[in-house]
Amino acid sequence: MKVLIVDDDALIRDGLKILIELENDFEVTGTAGNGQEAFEMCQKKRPDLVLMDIRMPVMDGVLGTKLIKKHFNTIKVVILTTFKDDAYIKEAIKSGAEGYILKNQPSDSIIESLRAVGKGNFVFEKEVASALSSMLKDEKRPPMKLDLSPRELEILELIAEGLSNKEIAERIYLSEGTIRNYTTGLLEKLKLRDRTQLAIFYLKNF
Amino acid sequence: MKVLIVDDDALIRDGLKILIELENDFEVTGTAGNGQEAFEMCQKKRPDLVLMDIRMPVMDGVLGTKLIKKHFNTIKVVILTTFKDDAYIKEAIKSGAEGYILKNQPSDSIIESLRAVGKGNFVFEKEVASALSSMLKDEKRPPMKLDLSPRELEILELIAEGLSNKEIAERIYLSEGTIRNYTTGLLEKLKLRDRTQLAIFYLKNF
DNA sequence: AAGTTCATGTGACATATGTCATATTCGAGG
DNA sequence: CCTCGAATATGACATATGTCACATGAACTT
Repeated sequence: MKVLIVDDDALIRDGLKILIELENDFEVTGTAGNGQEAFEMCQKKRPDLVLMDIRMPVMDGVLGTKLIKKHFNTIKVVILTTFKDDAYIKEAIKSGAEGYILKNQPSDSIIESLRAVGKGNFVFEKEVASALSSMLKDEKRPPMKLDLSPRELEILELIAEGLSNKEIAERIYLSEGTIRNYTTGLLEKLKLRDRTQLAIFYLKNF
Repeated sequence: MKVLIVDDDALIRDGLKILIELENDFEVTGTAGNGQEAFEMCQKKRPDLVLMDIRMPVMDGVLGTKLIKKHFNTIKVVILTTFKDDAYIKEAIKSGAEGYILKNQPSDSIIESLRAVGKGNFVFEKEVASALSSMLKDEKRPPMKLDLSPRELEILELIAEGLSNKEIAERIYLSEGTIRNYTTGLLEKLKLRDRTQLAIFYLKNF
C-alpha cells in the first residue's frame, strides 16, 4: 500500500517514514509539509492512503483532507494528531477522513490502524471514539422524568432564555436571592455546574 | 490473542473459527450461542476479544456486551452483524463495544479490524461510520453570515458545550485571560450580554 | 396546638465572568 | 528597515453567579 505522510515537522515525517517502511506491505511514496503540498503530491503519486497531521501552517489537515477527498475519492485519509479536541474530531469526520488516531500511540498500533483503514474500515483512537460516543448520547432526547417543581421548571426556562438572576426575579416577582437558591437546586438535581450548562441542557432536552 | 466467538448460528460460528485460526496470532478459545453464554465463557476462558453477533435469542449482543464490559473491562468486544440499523450502532457504542463491523466484509478485512481493536483502537465499518458521520453533520444548520474569526468560532463552540473559561483555556492552550478577551469580543459582535446567551445563540443558530 | 413541610427570603462569602487598558510578539506590506 | 495590525497575554477592577446557613411564614398533618 502506498502511503503519503503529511506533517509540518520533518522529524515526525522521517520517524513515521522509517516506521512504516519497516512493514513490507507498506511503501512511503512521498511526504508533504502541509495540506496544500499533500494535495499536490496526491496528484503526482496517487497514494492509497494519506497520513495527515491536523495542525499545519499554510493549509491545515482538515482542509487538506477535504481537498483530497474532493478530487481523489479513492484515497483514504487518516488524521494523526496530538489533540483530542471535539471540534477537530467532528471536522475531521465531516471532511471525510477514514481514521483519527493519536500520535502518542505505540507504533504497531498505528500500523494496525492503517491496515484496517486500507481494508476499508474506519478507525478511531479510543479516546476519540468515546468522545464520539458521548456526542451521540447527547443526541438522544430522553423525555427525562426529572422531578422538577413548577417553579424550578419555570426558572430553568427563563435561564434558557438567557435572563440574569435579577431579570428572572423581576419577571416572576421573587427576590434575586431566591432565584439563586433555585438555581443551586437545579444545578444539584441536574448534576450540572453553572447556568450556561443549564441553558444548554434545556435546549437540548426539551 | 484469544478470541471468543458469539453467534446463534453454528455455521457462522464454525466459519469464523476456521477463518480466525488461520491467522497465527489468533486463537479461538471458545464459542457461544447468545449473550448469556458469552458472559459465562468470559468467566471461564478470559478471552482478549469477543466477536459478538447482535441478533441472538435469550440475550442479544448489546446486552451481552454490557454485561461483559461491566465485569471484565479489559475484554474488547467487536460487534459483528448484518444490520446497519442506526439504533443498533448507537446502542452498540454506548454498550462499550470497540468495534462494529459487517459480516459481508472480506475475511481479511475482518481480521485486520480485529487486530486494530486488539491494539486499542476502535473500528467501524465504512457504512457504519458514515452513518455516524451523517448523524454528526446535521448538528450544524445554517452557517450564518457572521464574521467571526476561526478562533472566535472555536471558542463560541466550546462555550456552547458548557465549558468554563479556564477549561477552554486548557483545552486550546491559551491563557484564561485571552479566553475572556475573546468572550468579550464575541459578546460585542453578537450583541449579547453573557456566556449563557452566547451558548443559547449558538445552539439555536448553528 | 404543636410539628412538619414547603416556598421564599437574607446575608456572607468564594469564585467566575466580563471590561478595559496596556504589553509583547510576529508576520505582511510599505 | 519600519510600521501596522493581528493574536496573545496580563493585571486591576466591578459585577454576576453559586453556595451555604439560617430565618420566616403559610399550609397541612396529627
